[in-house]
Amino acid sequence: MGEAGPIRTIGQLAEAGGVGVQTVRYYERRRLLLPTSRLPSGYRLYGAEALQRLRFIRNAQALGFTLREIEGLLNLRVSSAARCDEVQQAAQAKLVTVEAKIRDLEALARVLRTFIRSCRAGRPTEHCPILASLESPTLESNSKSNGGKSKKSNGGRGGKGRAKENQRRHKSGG
Amino acid sequence: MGEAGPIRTIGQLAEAGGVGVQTVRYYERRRLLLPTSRLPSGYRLYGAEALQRLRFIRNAQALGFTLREIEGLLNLRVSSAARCDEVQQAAQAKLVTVEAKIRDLEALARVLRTFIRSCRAGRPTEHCPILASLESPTLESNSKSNGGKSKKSNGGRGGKGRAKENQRRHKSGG
DNA sequence: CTTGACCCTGTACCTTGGTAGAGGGTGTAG
DNA sequence: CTACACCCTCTACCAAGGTACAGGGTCAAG
Repeated sequence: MGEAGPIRTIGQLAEAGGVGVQTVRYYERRRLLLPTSRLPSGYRLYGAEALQRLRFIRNAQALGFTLREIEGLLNLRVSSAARCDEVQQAAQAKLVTVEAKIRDLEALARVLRTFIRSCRAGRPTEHCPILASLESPTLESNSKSNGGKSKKSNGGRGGKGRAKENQRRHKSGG
Repeated sequence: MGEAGPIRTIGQLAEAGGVGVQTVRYYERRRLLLPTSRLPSGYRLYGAEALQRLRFIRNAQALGFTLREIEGLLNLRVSSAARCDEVQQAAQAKLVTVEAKIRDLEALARVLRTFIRSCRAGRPTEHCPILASLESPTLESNSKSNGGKSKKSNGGRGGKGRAKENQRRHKSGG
C-alpha cells in the first residue's frame, strides 16, 4: 500500500511472490495469471491483485491442488457470491484424495515393515526373504484405493482396446 | 511346467506379467530386463527367469521404488549372499520416505479440514473464508518434511545463483 | 503365396510444473 | 551515447514411466 506502489514489473512480482520470472510467464501461458497491462514495448505490468492471485496459486499448490484445479478455483473466485459451497466441495474432494493417498502409503509402509522384520528375525541371509517375496506373482496387500487419477483411463490392461501392438491372438497351447 | 513351457515371446511375457509389450521394451532400454535370447529374425525370447524378473520389477514398483532404485535392487540380487542387509537398508530407507510423505499429507489434510470447517460453521458465504485464506502471503502450517527429492536441489528461491533472468538488481524504492 | 497376427527399430508424444538458453529489444543512469 | 540490468518471444529440455505411431519384417496357417 505505501512502500512501492501496486504496479510492478514481472521481476518484482516474481520476487514478491517467491517464484521465478519464468514461472510467472508459465502461469500466463496456462492462463492463470494475466498481466494487468503492458507497456508499449511489451513489458508486462502487474497490479496488486496480480500478487494476490499469484499467492493464491502458490498456496493452493501447497495444499495439493494441481494448476488445472487451481484454474477452476480461480474461475469460481471470479464469479463471486454463493459459490462458497463449490469451493468447499473442491476442498472436500481434495481431502478425500489426500486421505486415500495416505491410506495407500500406510498399506505400503506396513508391507515394508513386514519385509524389514522378516530380515531382522535373524534368519540366515543366504536366501533373502525380501527379494524372494518380490518375485511372487503378485504382492500381498494390494489395497490400493486408487486415490488419484489412473494413468490412461484404460483401467486394467486386459481389455480389447489395444490399438495395434500389445496382445497375442489365440496361441495358448501352441 | 506343462502348459506352455518357459520360453516366451515378448507378447506372451507381457501378458503373463500384466504389462504392455512396449513396457517390456522400455524396461529393456532401461537395462532392467534383457531378453534371454533372440531368434535369427531378431524376435526376443524370454525364459522363466525373465518373468520372475518382470514380476520383481512390478512388485517393487508397487512398493514405491523407482525404476532406478529397482535397478539397484536387481544388481544386488545378482551378486548373491550376505547382501540381504543392503536390501533391508533399501527397504528401510524407502519406509522413511514413505512415512515422511504420510506426515506431509496428514498436515495437508488437517489444513483442508480446517478450511472445510470454516465454511461449515454457517457463516454468510459472501466472503468465502477459504478463498480469503488462499490469498494470504503464506499459508500457515508449513511443516513440510521434504521426504523425497526436491525439484532442483536449489532449495529456496532467493539465492544468488539465478543464471541470467530472474531477479531485480537494487530498485526497491525507485 | 497370401493373410493376419505378431514382431522389429526408431522416433515422437504424453503428463506436470516448471527451467534454460538463444537472440534480440527496452529503460534509465551516467 | 554507452552500459547494463532487465525485459521480450520462442523453443527446447528436465524427471518418470511409459504410450503411440510409422514403416517394415516374420511366423504359421490355409
